[in-house]
This record gives sequence, structure tokens and C-alpha cells, in this order.
Amino acid sequence: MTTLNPQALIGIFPLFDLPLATFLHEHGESKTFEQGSILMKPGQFFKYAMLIVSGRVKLYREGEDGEEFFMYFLESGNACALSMMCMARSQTSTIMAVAVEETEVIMIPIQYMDTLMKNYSAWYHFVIETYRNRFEELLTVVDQIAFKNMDERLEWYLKRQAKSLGNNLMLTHQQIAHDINSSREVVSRLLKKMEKSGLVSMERNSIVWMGEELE
Amino acid sequence: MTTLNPQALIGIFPLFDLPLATFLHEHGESKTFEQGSILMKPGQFFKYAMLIVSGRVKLYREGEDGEEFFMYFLESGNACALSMMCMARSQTSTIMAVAVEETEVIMIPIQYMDTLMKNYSAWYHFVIETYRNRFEELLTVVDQIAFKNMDERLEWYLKRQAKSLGNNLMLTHQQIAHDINSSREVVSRLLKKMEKSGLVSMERNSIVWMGEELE
DNA sequence: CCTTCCGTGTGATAAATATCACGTTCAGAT
DNA sequence: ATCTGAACGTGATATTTATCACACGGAAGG
Repeated sequence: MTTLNPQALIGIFPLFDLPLATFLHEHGESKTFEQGSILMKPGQFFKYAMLIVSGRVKLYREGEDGEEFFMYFLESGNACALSMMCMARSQTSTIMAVAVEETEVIMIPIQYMDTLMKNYSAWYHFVIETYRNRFEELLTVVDQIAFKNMDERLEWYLKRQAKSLGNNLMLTHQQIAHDINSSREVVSRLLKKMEKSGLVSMERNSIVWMGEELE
Repeated sequence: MTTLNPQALIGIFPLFDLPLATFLHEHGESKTFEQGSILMKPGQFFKYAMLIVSGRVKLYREGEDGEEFFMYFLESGNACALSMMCMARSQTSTIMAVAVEETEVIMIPIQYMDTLMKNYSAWYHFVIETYRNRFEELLTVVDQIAFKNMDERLEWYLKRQAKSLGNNLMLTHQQIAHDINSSREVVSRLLKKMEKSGLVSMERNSIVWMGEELE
């Protein structure tokens, strides 16, 4: 039983229709994750598909020696593609998901997947759409790290952050370096250049993105 | 109507059951792609989901200035995840699929997707499985380019090639450089090192992988 | 047989990025 | 107010990768 009623669910997940929203309302479970808590980590077993109602989740890949690499955010109306894929086979996760703010999710137990797929076409459209979006996002990530230099990657990173978190970014250079798998000094220098060309303005602990918006 | 009968289909796609195989046999279309022909290219609109019966397809990402970056192979029993997601609206970012040998595929017209999803649970298991495999493969690609140096990436590349194409690889240094987005000279030098440490042996136009197998 | 082209080898150099060392600034704690 | 630690700035240097230049040898075709 979710805290949100079917109509409210449709408001957040526009691909849902009333029968689906009603079903999920009845059989889903609401849960709130505090800022900083882990929704998913490598090796974890899935019992639920997770839909994001509100808040924001950061997905990143972990390297062997503790490096991290930011992949994307999940936000209101999104679903965790990995949770849906893994639960279909009772497999374990390979990435890390952390709430960057207080985040409310709906958890759909694995045993309903067959019913949903079979009887609710809105559900499988939603699932396909979710996969498609994540897959495409992952492809753009590959593009960036395969073809672009640090300056362009940093710019793209900031663009994406600004799109999700707003133009005033509470990030330290160190955090950014971590996310793009570079080093603080490199990030500092590149930011300096970007400031000179008017793309950002900087203060202690925060950066204001002044370039164009993403999309 | 496919050239293969339902039983033969199940032999190639073990997740299929008889009703599904029968349906696909009736409504799918067989097609053969010659070596070197393009199954999928930038900005293409999909009318079919594509399943690989035999042969091998190489999936590439293309950069803005014509660079290429090898992502993975699709082989007998695989399906093209992207075709199933019907990426109707991909723009600048492009993916390329080329047959590296003569390849037979089954093409399922997109209008059957709803029926398949609704009435054939084996189909949606197959679809989920396909997505999951491609997604995970893409994640390992991200790992490599995000965290590893060229020597490790080259080694991993050769391992994957050897796994699909056999240990005797008919590749020039130039082709390899292209696939991993590096340059011929770099690849030559790294291969030289690998030869000295006994990982490969080299001849003109071919490289024999002598390291351990992947997986 | 000879020429030409392609694949390869290799040194020199450049460019991009990472690392090290150290300084500065600023906010919060004592 | 002073101290302290975190965040940031910056030069020097190392490492990694790319690029340039050129040489060599074999294979294919005339």
C-alpha cells in the first residue's frame, strides 16, 4: 500500500493508466530514504523494483580501488532500470545508488512482475521506456569518456548537474574530481579557465553554472 | 515466416517456449546480411526487433569526427537490445551495427510487440534478459575506459575478441587502434610489450592471443 | 624481377593529465 | 582573537598517450 493514491501516481508517472496505478497503489510499498543512504550497492540482491516518487538518487560505478564514476541521477518519475532487470532474474546489482536528498520511493515486490507484464500494458511501456532512457544515457556517458577531453567532460558534467540540481551547485572541486575520475588540481585549473570565459562563477563550496542549459 | 521451424528456434534461443517459437516462426522474417553490411546506423528508425540466428555483428559507437569505439558483439542467440527499444528519436549520438561475417537474423515487426509482451511470458523474459546483458556489458565498457590505462584496455579488448573470434585474430594494429580509440603506434608498442611477456604472438595481419580466456 | 603499397617498428617530440609540494584564504571551534 | 582544518590556487615535475617523421620488409601486381 503506497501513501499516494492512484491519481497522484499518474501525476508523477504519466505513462501509468488508472488500472495500473490502482494495482501499484495496492501492492507497492512506500519507503523513504534519508539523504546519504544507500538504495543499492554492488552484490545486493533485489526483491523490489524501485520507482522514484520524489527526491534524487545518484548512480555511480565503483572501480576496483575505490574510485567512483558518476553515471546519472534518478529523479521523480524515474525508475531504477537495474532493479527491474535484476529482479526479473533475481540477480545482484553492480552499481551504487545513493540518495542525494531525502527520497521517497515505491517498491514493487518481485512476485508481481509477471502479472504486471501480462495484464498491464501501461506497465511494460513504462518498463521499456525506462530501459531505453537509461541505455541512451549510458551511451552518452561512453561517448564522453571515449572521445572527449577533460575540459569538455567537466563542462558536460556541470551541465548535467545544473539540470538536475539547479544552477547553483554546492560542490567542492574534490567532489567533482571524484565524480569524473580526475584530480582536484586538474578540476581547479579547468574551472579557473571556465570562469575566465564566463561559463561559471565560483565561490567557496559552490559553483554557479552560467553556460547554456542541457537539452 | 522464418526459415527455421519452432524447434530449431528454441535450440538457438533457449528461453523460448513452444508457443512463442511458433508465433515468431509465423510472424518473423528471415534475412541474411552479407559480411560488411550495415544492420543499423545513425538516426535509423526501427520497424523490427532483430534476433541473431547465426553469424556475428559488431556494435560501434561513432564520435563526432568519425572516430569509432567498439562496444560489443552480438552473436547467435542474442538480440539487438536497441532495436527492441525502438529508439525512434536518436539524433547526434549514433550507434552502428555491422555484420563481421555473413549473418542471419530474424526480424519481428514492431506491431507484434504488444501481443508478444502480453501473451508470451517467455518473450518478456527474453527481452529483459537481453536488456540486462547489454546493460551490464555496457557498464563493463564504462569501467574500462573510466578506470583503466591503455595497456589494460588493449588486453581486455583482445580477450573479448579472442572469445568471440577465436585466438587467432586477423586484425591489423590500425584496426585495433580504431576500435579502442587510440593510435596505431601506441597499439604497436603495447603489443610489442605483450609479446615479450608472452601474452600474444604476432605475425603480419594477425595476432594470436595466448593469455587466459575471458570468463 | 622490380616497383609500389601496406603493415609494422621506433625514436623524437608534443599534448593531456596526474601527482607533488607548498601557499593562501576563510569559516568555525576553542 | 587565535587556532585549525578544509577548500582552493599554482608552479614544478612525472606519467601517459598522441603525433610526427621516417625506416624496413614483405606481399601483390605489373
